[in-house]
Amino acid sequence: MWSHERQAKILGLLTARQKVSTSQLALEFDVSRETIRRDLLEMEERALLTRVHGGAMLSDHVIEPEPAFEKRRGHNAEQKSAIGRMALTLIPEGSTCFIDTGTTTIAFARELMARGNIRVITNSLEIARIMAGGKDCDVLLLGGRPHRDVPATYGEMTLSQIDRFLADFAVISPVGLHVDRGVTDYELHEAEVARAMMRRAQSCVVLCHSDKIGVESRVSICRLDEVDHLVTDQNPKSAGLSLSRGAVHFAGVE
Amino acid sequence: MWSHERQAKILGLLTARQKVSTSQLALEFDVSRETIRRDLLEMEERALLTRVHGGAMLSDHVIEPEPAFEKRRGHNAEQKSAIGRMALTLIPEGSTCFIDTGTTTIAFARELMARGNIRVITNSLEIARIMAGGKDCDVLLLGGRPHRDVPATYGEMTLSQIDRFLADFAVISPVGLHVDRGVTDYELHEAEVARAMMRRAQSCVVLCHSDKIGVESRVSICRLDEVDHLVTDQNPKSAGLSLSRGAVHFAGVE
DNA sequence: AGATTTCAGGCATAATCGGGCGAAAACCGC
DNA sequence: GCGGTTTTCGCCCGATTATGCCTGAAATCT
Repeated sequence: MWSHERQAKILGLLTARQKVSTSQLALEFDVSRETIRRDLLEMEERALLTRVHGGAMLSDHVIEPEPAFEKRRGHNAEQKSAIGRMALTLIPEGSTCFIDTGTTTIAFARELMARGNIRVITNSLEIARIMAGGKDCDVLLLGGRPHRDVPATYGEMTLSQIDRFLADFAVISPVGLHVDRGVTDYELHEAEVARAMMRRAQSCVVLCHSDKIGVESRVSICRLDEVDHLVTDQNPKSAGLSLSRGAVHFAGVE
Repeated sequence: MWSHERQAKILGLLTARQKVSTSQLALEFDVSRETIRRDLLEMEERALLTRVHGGAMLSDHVIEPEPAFEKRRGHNAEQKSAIGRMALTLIPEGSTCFIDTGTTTIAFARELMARGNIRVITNSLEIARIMAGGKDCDVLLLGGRPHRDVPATYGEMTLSQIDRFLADFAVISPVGLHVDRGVTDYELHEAEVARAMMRRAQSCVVLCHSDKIGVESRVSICRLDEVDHLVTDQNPKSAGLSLSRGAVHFAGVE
């Protein structure tokens, strides 16, 4: 791995994650922190990023906080990124994914975009927007009724379009995950999209922050044993959770 | 093995692997590193690759994506709003509109949303997002491939979905409007969506800032006489423009 | 304020580069 | 063929680069 190559990847990760930390990058690339700092220094000189204490951020990033959805986005951002990174190892390059709407799946999409070479079918406007620029990313945004609060499409048009595709994975991030109640969402529309994606995919990957484990929401998506992979951050509460059929992956977060 | 031959093979390996290392190549071709370096030097002079410490990589196009869309948005915001308000008078409440992508149509969508009671079918993520919250607004976002720079969907999926609907109006905002060359857009994808919308609508409304009058762009959408209503801001240049079949409306701007 | 993390610069090390030199091969005119 | 010239290539060695480690200074956290 050469410095130019590393710098290009750092740039990719930066656009994906908005910010990068020196020590995190040092771990990921298996080089010393000094090397990373030197890279960041060079890239700052080329005005590609802005160095800050502890790492770097996009130079021209304007943050305009918006309603509920935007608020949730910043919440547990670190863990969500870690979950996204962990999920990345489950999805081989070149495969086809349905991706559901959600702040966790957005973090996942950012990682996916940074890696490139993937086919994505999603109902999330945000994911479509993010991944549109990705290298070798074939993105399809599903049509339908845009939701009032969440940037995503729902409704029968969305569902019927999902049925026109087949994918390797359905990546969904529900509101709740409960041993008895299974996987749940807050709204019928959301749950229906998630269910349709699962139906048309070989394998079901659930991304889920540990907050949501043990939570039951209003509308059922599926039973727990219909989930093939669960990716979450380490959490004591989750110890009691197990999938009869699938595997649980923990994304360790400091 | 001659140097040309070797260089050709190096080029092949480079496109295959993205990067090549001096020592690796020296091993593969069973020559010294110096020889390889001389080859790489030559090839760099011919701009076939970029040498880096340890080897070479594909010529790097580190490009800074220009914020074209965001920049355009703020441009002539006042006039665009006025055009949007003017257009509002043409569209009765309760009617169904196709709305094309563009900064001018976004301004129009804002007005439409404020009034409410409208059915909208659009390929613009931005318009879908804006109008989703509107009172009595039935919005449908068309699926398809998200564009790299512009928040909108294009492609055959978008086109085939347009054909599933019929509307009263197609509201489009082209890049250029020229007496002889007619209505033009910059990209084929954009033009095709606009054309499809026109085909499935009773009436065609063109929103167009006076800047664009007299401009011809690359891809033709339609002839001028296929336009039913043109809404623009008052401008001396536009005096010469007339529609054989439709009406021209001026949105006076202070 | 004290503890911890991060930064910046100096130094060490290993890999790589660049240029000079000479040998071998290829080329060329006769 | 043959001698001279040109090209190609390998080896050597000082210079450069990339990276890691260390230490005191600065910033951040608690």
